[in-house]
Amino acid sequence: MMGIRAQQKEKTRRALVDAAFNQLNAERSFSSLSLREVAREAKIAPTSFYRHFKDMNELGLTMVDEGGLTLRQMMRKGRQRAEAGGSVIRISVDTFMEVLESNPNVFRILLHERSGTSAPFRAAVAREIEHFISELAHYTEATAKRSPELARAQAEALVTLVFNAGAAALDMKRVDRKILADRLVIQLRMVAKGSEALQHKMDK
Amino acid sequence: MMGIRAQQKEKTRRALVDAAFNQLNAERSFSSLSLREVAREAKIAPTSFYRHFKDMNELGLTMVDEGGLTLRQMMRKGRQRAEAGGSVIRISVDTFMEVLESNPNVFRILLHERSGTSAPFRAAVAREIEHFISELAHYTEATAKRSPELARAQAEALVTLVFNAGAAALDMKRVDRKILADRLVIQLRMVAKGSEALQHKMDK
DNA sequence: ACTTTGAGCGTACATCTGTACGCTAATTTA
DNA sequence: TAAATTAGCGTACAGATGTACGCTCAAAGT
Repeated sequence: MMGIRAQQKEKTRRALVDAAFNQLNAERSFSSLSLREVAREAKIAPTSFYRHFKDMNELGLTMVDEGGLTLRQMMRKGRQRAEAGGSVIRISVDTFMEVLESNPNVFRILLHERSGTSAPFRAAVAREIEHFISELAHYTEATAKRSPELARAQAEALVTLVFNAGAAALDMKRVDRKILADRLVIQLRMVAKGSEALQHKMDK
Repeated sequence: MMGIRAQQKEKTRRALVDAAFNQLNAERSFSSLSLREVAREAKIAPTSFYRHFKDMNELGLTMVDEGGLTLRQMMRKGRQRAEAGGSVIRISVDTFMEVLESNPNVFRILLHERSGTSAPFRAAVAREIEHFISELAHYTEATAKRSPELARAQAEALVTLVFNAGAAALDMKRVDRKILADRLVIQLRMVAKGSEALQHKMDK
C-alpha cells in the first residue's frame, strides 16, 4: 500500500501532467510550453517541478507514452464493436473520429511531436504508431491472406491516411469532419482493394 | 532598373531568408528560431530586421511560399522526365526523393509547420499542398477517366502518402531511403489500383 | 522517542528575448 | 546643389526563462 507521502507525490505529478495536457491546443504545442508555465498551472513552485521530472523533455515523453496508451485502449474498444458486424473500415474510422473528439490534446502531442525537433520525441511517437501498424498488419495477414510484405505496406498506408486525416480533423467543425471521414473511408477502401489486386497478381 | 539602394536592401533581405533556412535542421524548427539568432546569422543588427519584415511570422510565411514554389518547380521538371516514358509513379517518387535530398530544409519548414501552432502557417502550407493535389487530380481525371470525386480522393491519398514518406525519409540514410521509396511505390500502386477498381464498380 | 528523508517553497541570478528610440551616413528626389 | 528618405546601428529596458541553493516541516524509518 502507498504511504500518505507517496500518494501526495503521485497527486502532484498527475497535476503536472494534466496541467501540461490542458495547456495544449491548436495554438500551443508542447515544445512551446515553459517549465514555469506548467508549474504555475499545476500550482506548485517552479523549482518543485524537479522533484518529479528531470526536465521538460522527461515530462513530454511521459505524455507521449500515456497518450499512446490511451489511444490504443480506445481503439481496442472500437474493434470489439466491429466484431459485432458491419464494415471494419467504417467502424474503425468512426471510432477514431470519436476518440479524436474526446481526446484532442492527446492527439495534438502525438501529431505535433511526430514531426517535432526532438529526436527522442519523434522516436517515441514512431514507437506508438508502430504499435498500430503491426497490430493491423497481423490482422490483415491473417484474415485477408496477404504476404507479410504486402500486409505491412498496406497497414502502413492505412495508418498514415488515418493519422493524416486526424490531423486535418483537429481544426474542423463537425460537419466538415463528416465529409472528411467519408472521404477517408473511400481512400482506405482504395488501399484495401488495391492491395488485394496486387496480392492476386503475385499469386498467379 | 533597381537603384543601388534597393539592390542592397534586397540583398540583405535574401541574407535574412537564407540565414533562417540555414538554421533549420532536424533539431531546429522555424518556430524555435529567434529574431536575434536570424539577424546574427545574417550579420545585421537585431533591430535592422524590422526594415525587412514586420516580425518573425512574416519571415516564416515568406519562407513557406518560397519553399512551395521551389518544390513545385522541381516536381514539374520531374514530370517532364516522366513524359519520356516509364512508370509515372516510379519516376515521380524518384524525383521527389532527389528534391528531398537537395533541399531538405525547404521540406522541413513545410512538414513541420503543417502541424505547427500558427494558423496562418498551417493555412499557407495547406495551400501549397493543395496545389499538388489539384494538379494531380486533374491529371488523373483526364488520363485515367475517374469521376471528379474519386480523382480528388485518390490524389489526396497519393500526396498524403508521398509527403508522409518524405517526412520519414528526412531522418534516414540513403540505404533506408531506398527501401522506403520502394515501399512507397507499392503503396501508391495500391491506391491507383484500388481507385481503378472503385471506378469500375461505379461505372456498371 | 529519535533521526532521517524529501516534497515543496522562496530568493536569487545569469541569460536571452523582442522592441522602442534616436542617430548616422549614403542614396534618392526635387 | 539642397533637402528628404531610409537601411542599418547602438543603447537601453522590461519581462521571461531555467535552475542553483538552502530552508521548512510533515511523514517514514529506526
